[in-house]
Amino acid sequence: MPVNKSYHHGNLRTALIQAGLELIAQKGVRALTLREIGAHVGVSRMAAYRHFADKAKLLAAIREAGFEKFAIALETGRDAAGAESIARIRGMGVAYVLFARENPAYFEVMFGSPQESGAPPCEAEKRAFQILESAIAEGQSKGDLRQGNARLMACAAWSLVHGISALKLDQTPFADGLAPVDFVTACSNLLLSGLASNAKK
Amino acid sequence: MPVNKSYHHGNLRTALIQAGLELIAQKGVRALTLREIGAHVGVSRMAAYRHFADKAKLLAAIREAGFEKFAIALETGRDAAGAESIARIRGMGVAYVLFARENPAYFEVMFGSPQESGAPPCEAEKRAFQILESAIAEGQSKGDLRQGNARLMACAAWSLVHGISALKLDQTPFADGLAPVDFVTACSNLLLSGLASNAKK
DNA sequence: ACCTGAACACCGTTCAAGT
DNA sequence: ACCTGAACACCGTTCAAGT
Repeated sequence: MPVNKSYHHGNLRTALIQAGLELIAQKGVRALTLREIGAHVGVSRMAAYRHFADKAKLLAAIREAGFEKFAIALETGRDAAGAESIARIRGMGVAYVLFARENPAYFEVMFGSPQESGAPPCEAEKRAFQILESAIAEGQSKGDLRQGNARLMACAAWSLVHGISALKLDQTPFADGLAPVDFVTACSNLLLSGLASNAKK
Repeated sequence: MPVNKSYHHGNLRTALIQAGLELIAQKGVRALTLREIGAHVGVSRMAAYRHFADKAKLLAAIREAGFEKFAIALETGRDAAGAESIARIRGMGVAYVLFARENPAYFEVMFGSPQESGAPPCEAEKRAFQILESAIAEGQSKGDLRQGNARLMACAAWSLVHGISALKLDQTPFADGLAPVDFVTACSNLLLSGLASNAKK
């Protein structure tokens, strides 16, 4: 992502992304207007067009920045969980939900607006999934996870934490009073151990 | 007395919901305009205000209709799966993802736009979750599912299928060429059996 | 009651022009 | 090069009026 120094401001491009983020956090993507972003950084409502072809491009830039932050959050959560592979996977799951909780504006742009047809996933987005799939494969090679299609297992793990994040289950009565971290940990443990009484086939 | 075809005595409300749905399916909620809905049913752009206080209320009506259809789809999927409790739960999961796939417009309105603060979940929405939680409790009482917090287990199951639906994983290369039903079934089996090699604790 | 056109305060975006 | 105001074609919504 190129840094674009503007004439009158230190870095208008970055300022626009930041302002967009703040406005989304306040009122949602739906209420985001280019005019308001401009006013927020003290610039004409047309200044944004110097750096972004249109509103969609600005959103795409926010989206990309979000996925980069997201991928780092996943790696941090994984590494903070120690060396045990199951703990590392669970650490990523917790980091996923906490990221959504703490960065609702980013999460909304990253996953909220359906990908316009033809828009390919950005690099950081693909990297985020790779991180998870690698952790699964590592767990398998260590013998901590059952054998099988690692990608499928990654899909299941990803879907679980994404569902919790998207439904904000950790922020509803469904969480049954559990703290977010404990709720996600409990759900993750269910996936790891299985729901069935004869879980180990 | 001649029938004035431009009048929609009584059925305009339903026609507006239906038209809204079709337009959302074509271009997404974001591009939905009251004016276009009106034109679509051959009515002035203000006619909608006879039946809905504003655009948000129309969307809420679509949302509610969606959840009603959704709850029925879950029950149908459950009952079609037979009497075995694990098969019934899996049947609901498959129905969940298939509903999202076959009714993207409904799904987008139901879950896409974040609940405006203060908007309580509609009856059908709560019923849908109740159906799932009951199926879990039934599986426990039959001894097919492990004991434990049924609500938490329902959250995990719900999140898994919601994540698949929201990320449209069954419609991406992540599905690894599996048919949607097979992909969801495989993911559901992973949750039921567990990812860990020592799944049965 | 049910529907309508005109009008208002917003949008995103284009354009020609200012510095 | 970078930024601006005026202008255009849209929105949702209000209002007074038509049938």
